[in-house]
Amino acid sequence: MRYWLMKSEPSDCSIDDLAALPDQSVAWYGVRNYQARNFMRDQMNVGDGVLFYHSNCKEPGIAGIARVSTTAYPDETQFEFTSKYFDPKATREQPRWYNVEVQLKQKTRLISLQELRAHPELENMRTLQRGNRLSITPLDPVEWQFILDKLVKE
DNA sequence: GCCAACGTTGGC
DNA sequence: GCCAACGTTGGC
Repeated sequence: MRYWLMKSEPSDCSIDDLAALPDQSVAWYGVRNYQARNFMRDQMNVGDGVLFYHSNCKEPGIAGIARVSTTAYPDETQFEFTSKYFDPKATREQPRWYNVEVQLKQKTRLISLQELRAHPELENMRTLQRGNRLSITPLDPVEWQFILDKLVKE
């Protein structure tokens, strides 16, 4: 059992978009960064905890709690000519990109980036580090617990 | 394998 | 829209 923070641009898929989907779950397609891909492909398991984070928007921050609901399988968009995620170097035999699916557990109040930064307990969170751009980062279980116990419930 | 050029991310 | 920080690409 691991814990993750996963960024989504609300203009692309917001927490409310996720909530409106069948089973409230979504394929996390479009990841084109090897480190993030490896996290999904090699380390994620069904049931892992996910913080659903709104990025590149007016109010960046945690918007909900989710779970990993499938293990990784080839990202379909890499094969689609018309997709902006199309990858000419990927083949069905040798896919390059993978995605898991993520299912909403609970929408939360918006826990802003600014608020996250205010807690010394979270100072080592990868997402809070300077220059960090990874869309998927592992979360320390202690950080996960702190956020759930201390911040989600406020 | 180096590294300059270019592209992307994402807070502000 | 700016721009710092990173990641990727490709010539050499």
